[in-house]
Amino acid sequence: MSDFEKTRSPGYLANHMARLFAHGLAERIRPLGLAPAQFMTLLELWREDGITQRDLVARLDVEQATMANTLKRMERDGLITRRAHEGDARARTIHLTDRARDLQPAAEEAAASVNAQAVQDLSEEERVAFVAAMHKVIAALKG
Amino acid sequence: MSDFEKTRSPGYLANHMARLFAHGLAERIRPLGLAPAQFMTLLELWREDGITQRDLVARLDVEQATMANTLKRMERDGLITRRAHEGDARARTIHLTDRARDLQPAAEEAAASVNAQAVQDLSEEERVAFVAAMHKVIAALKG
DNA sequence: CTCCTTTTAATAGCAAGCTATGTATATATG
DNA sequence: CATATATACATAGCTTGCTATTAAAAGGAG
Repeated sequence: MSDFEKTRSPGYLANHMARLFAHGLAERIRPLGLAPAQFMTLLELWREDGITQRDLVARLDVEQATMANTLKRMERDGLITRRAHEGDARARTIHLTDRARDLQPAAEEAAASVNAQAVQDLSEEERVAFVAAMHKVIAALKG
Repeated sequence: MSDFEKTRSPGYLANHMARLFAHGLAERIRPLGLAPAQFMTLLELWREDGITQRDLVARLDVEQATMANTLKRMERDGLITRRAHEGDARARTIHLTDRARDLQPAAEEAAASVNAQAVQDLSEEERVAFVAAMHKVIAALKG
């Protein structure tokens, strides 16, 4: 009938691939008590502690409501604490707990291992081109 | 501290890219009364009507529980009906409604337009390599 | 034929994404 | 200053994904 073929559709493949990445990561960081969105958020907090929800929303490109819920779960799970922001009573600064700080090496190693498995059958050039293509696609979809 | 950089992580980029694809598709098919997972399911049913939930699970590589819930919403929304399977009292066959059949051209056009926007800054070779790389990554992550 | 295992589907409960809305504080403007 | 707009965050409600569990039917081994 139509020639729309899911195995040739970048959007379909992107969805499928992202689900497999998420599954692989979830499996490896579950023993650490982490979930994928929490890990993604920790990546930013390991880089800079004491930032606000607004900062995280900007850096991770998710909706504010999504980040609010992720932070609530992270607070519940003892990964972050929040303090009043000096100079802006609306905002709160977000701070890593010792537990969250300690998880960094193991969590990053887990993520690196999923990435390694994912690109294991790509040559170095293919891998570089693949990452560059994803950047271009992300930019095009944001525009 | 660490050299884990999200903009170089295939997994991070895959997640970000998939969210942007889903957003673009959702925006375009919302006027049709469709959501992305429903569209993905319709792609298979437009190809072959009267299959079972089990068939859809195998073809779309989602968990059975995920498909069960998607089908429940599609039934609620008047996109499918279900009938007793002849010869297997556990299964039910899934059938498109007229409304779902009528949506095919517009929905596929919407998906094609998201794909076109996504790859607009890739050359033809880059586009082919990108799709091939996603297939390889999917295979590697499934293995 | 009976019992055990496998298969098909439904349901519960959670994470993570979204839109839409509300609330409180900051800031800008008349 | 007063009021209007903008910003920071929370909450409600939805979809889509997952795991784990259950129920019912089918199929296979004795």
